[in-house]
Amino acid sequence: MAKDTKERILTAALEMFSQKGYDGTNIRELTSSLGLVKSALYRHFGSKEEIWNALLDEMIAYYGARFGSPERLPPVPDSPEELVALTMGLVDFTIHDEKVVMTRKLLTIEQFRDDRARDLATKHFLTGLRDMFTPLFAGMMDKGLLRRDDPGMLAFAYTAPISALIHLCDREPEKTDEAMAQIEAFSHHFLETYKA
Amino acid sequence: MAKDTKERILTAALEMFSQKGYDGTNIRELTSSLGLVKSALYRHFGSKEEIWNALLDEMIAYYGARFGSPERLPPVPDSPEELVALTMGLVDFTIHDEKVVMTRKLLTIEQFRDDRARDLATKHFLTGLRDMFTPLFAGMMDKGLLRRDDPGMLAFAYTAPISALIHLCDREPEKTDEAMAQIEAFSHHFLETYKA
DNA sequence: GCAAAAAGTGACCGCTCGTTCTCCTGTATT
DNA sequence: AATACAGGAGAACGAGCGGTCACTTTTTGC
Repeated sequence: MAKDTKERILTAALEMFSQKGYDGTNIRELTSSLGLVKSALYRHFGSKEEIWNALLDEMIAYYGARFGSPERLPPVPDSPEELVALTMGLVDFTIHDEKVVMTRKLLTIEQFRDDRARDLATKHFLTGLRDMFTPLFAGMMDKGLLRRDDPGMLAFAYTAPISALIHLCDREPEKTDEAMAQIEAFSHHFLETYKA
Repeated sequence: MAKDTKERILTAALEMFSQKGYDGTNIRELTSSLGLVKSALYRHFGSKEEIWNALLDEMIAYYGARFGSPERLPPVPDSPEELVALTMGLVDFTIHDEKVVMTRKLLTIEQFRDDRARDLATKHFLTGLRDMFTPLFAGMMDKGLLRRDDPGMLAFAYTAPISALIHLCDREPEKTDEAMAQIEAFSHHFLETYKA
């Protein structure tokens, strides 16, 4: 219960910041949730803001490693059903993975207070998914699974509504099942609309 | 400089809360921006939280008056161009009206801290626009301007991407022109896709 | 024109915040 | 066994917070 304290602090900070915001979180509560006394925290971080910055570093690095690199792209689906399955798998992960949910909530809450959070928020909420699906849709057009169209526009039209429903799940978790069903229905509708 | 102090406090509170969040706002700064001393505020509101609740009451009432009633619906367009024009008019208003922008930012920031903010956020960000465009699209289908389809699904597919770009403008105002152009392009693409 | 009520002032209170300081303890190194 | 050191404990700090109070000024109603 010593060496990994720094990481445990970051984990607890992500949880508290995402629930109460940076300003709403206090060091006493944060450390006592780890069975520590507040002064012990200052052996690992120089200040509250240093925790915030370390957390952002981690989130940026995690996002880059997981979604940033082109080689991490999923394979181009061979059928419409495969795209639906791929979508639902991604959505299921992103909605149920605690760390990802907390990251999204934190970015939502703090996007107007910190420039780096702002930039990462735009990636998470808008450009990230779009840039991921653009080459996918281009590939599906090449395979004759989708009608010829602007792949970037299609990716935007596809991912933005899904992203809106993911936000709904963050906001009202009790509607998760309903939202998942809506996403699946939307995915089918989209494919029906744009089929070759 | 006396009777309207209560309203001036609410206006200043909306501005500060939307920028720094509820926790990040302090009464001294809020009142001094109005040329008052903090104790004067307590003639009008019993506590900081009472300001917050009054603000939410106002936002809920404003939303209900402006978007909540069915008779406030815009007329069904007579042509695709008219829908684009209607959309761009709405977007232009919602992006440039200071009070609306601040309300949206505030709801974004505080949606996880307050249940009423959470509910209003869902209306602002998801269901409100969708419910507004559903009868519009149904009407356009009746007029033969759109192919027969599920109007609610179309409204969702239309408004969610637009909403995502409105959020982008809130987050990165310097991208407003770009976002407006994207919305217009998306609107045209949507109409081309779903034309009868 | 005057009394009463409303609005504004400035000093002050208790509390909590982030942070610091000194001391203690367990562990690893030589 | 002695030493060094990292990690934690606990008291204390100054500052800033939301909120109160007694008092003065302004506005209002008769």
